[in-house]
Amino acid sequence: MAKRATARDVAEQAGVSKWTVIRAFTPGASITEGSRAKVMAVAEKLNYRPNLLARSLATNLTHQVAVLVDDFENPYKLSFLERLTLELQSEGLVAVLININEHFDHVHALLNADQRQLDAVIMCGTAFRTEMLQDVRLDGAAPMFVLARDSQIPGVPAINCDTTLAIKDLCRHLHEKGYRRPGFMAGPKTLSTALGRRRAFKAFWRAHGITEMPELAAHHYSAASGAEAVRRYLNEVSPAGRVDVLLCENDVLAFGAMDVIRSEFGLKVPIDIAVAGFDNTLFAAAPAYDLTTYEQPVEAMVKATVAMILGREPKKTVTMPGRLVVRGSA
Amino acid sequence: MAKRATARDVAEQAGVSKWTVIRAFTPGASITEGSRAKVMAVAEKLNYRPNLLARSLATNLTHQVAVLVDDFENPYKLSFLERLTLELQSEGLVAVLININEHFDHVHALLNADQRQLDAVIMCGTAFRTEMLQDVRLDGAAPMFVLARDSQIPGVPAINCDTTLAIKDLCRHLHEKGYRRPGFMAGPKTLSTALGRRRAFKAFWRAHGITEMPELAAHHYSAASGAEAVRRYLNEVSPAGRVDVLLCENDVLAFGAMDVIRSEFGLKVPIDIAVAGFDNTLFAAAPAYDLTTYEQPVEAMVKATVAMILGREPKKTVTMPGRLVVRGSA
DNA sequence: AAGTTTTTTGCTACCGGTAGCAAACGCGCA
DNA sequence: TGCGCGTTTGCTACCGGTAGCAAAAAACTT
Repeated sequence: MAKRATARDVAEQAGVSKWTVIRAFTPGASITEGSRAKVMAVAEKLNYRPNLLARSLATNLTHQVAVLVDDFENPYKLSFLERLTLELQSEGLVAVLININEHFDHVHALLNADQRQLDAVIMCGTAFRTEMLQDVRLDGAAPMFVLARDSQIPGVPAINCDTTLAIKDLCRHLHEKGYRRPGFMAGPKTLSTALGRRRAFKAFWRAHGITEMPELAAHHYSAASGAEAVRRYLNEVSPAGRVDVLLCENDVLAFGAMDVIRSEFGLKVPIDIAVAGFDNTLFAAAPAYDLTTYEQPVEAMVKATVAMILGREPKKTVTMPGRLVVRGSA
Repeated sequence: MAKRATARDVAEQAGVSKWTVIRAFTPGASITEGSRAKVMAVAEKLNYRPNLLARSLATNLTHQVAVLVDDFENPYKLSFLERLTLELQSEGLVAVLININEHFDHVHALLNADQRQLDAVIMCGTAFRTEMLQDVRLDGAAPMFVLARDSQIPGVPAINCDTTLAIKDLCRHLHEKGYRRPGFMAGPKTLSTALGRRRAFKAFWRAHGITEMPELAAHHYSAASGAEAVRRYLNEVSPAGRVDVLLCENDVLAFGAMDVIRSEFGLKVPIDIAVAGFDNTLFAAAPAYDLTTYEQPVEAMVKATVAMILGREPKKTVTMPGRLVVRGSA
């Protein structure tokens, strides 16, 4: 197997200097049609393509972006990844997917991205402790972005769905439908997004004269945890005293909740307990769940993030409205 | 913001040559404890970390692997991505996620991976035409691997679940349960995996004296397509003549099928029609579907792929057995 | 035809490492 | 004290491009 051709190889065969070869491949470079054609012919013959690694070293631009993900249980992540890769690729960038887990934490990932000279780091809904990231010393490192989650870190913009508006829309719908005993199922408490959604929820109902709002706590963002939280709740509370609608912090929790409500307690959704979620996962539309939920503006969020990476937009935290999706579950 | 420190900066401050600095960071290099400590102290102070880009250029090794994905509708992909990134990262490699779509095809991706000098390319269940890839001239390019799909391309190993065995296991279970009027729902015909599963299915039932096997065709691997295929079928066939069990080529099709069977035709699963899938997606376990399915040995497949990439195992096509997952739907 | 301007081409230096050879060093031993 | 030997250090050359200046060539003036 022949070694790949370099600009020098092409130059020798074409009888020009390697810089002329480079120019033939540089759009807008100063070169005559004749030279360019001559170079291109040889390049074609030798199957030459510029080495992007060498270019990156010289220009300090890799056109690679780290995308950190820590939760592969939520199918919703897949749509984020799809749109994100699509958008990045359409701009000539490429996503380096980094799995954040107990063996490979954010600091690890950040150092790695730094050593690989990636152009930017997108934390795609990952759970991190602010202090942890503030301590990492990264001189001249890639700009960071927090996608689909709040950021308290100075200088690190967050690109988000407007949680307050979203929860208000959801709750208004539930209120109009006549529900008056709302419950909230929260995921792990540590996460800032969680707190935001919870706060907005409480604020809405309190403003409507309702003060009692049971809160169910799920330990992870998984259907199993959602199921467990509801199971615990329904076993503790008498049928008369239980909530008439349960707003879950995301669809996955809602799916777990519905499963238990229906198959373990024989209750009907939405008649006995209505359920709403957040994210509009693929499965939310399936008749088996038919979940009322809220859709984040994934495309707009992704576009905004990439625009900031490319420097087309100033780097700053933005929130944007999503869309209430009313279905049968509430 | 200060520019990042290089080996030369450290060398100057430590009063040694840059090669000594490099050696301090090279495990097993010949260097005295004294020099190493001196270098490390300065490196720590300047926050120096070796530039992997420069290293890659010199060593011809990027420790980056392209992962091509073309179907973001199947939550199953997410588990593949999770395990794959996990395994790659544990070996010091990193995944470059490439979204294959109508604007960015396999050839595009391959050329891109080549120019970026990636160490390997994994086609993760992507649909490609063999001729298309054979024509790409890539001298000295990264080795390719086909994961979770067949490969007809010479020199390109496929790492697969043993389809024949899998379908046989599934069908044997269905046969033992007493089903005798089996139907098969296939995805897009062009894909080789599809053909394999279908062939195995037909072979099994024919061997058991059954020759009539309705085949429902879904145009995409999506719940909507599965739903549509079943809808068409049930509208055409009289209740007496319809299948008693439907084996779907994957879980997502099965979900769509179950949705229609239950909510549009008011039939019961598995009493009126049993349904089985393939993949054991997260949602297959949910009570709402409770789908009998077959689980591919994702971890083993991923490990085998990475082992080949690292050269620990010879590059060759392998198939490995998965696991029948019996649930309520069949 | 010579002078001037503009375009094209070639060049040096550099990006930040690696490979492998040669010189310098340290150490034991005669 | 000098020799031999292994270890440590420094060096040149290189990976394959980019940046920007200087020389050469082409085009335009007058």
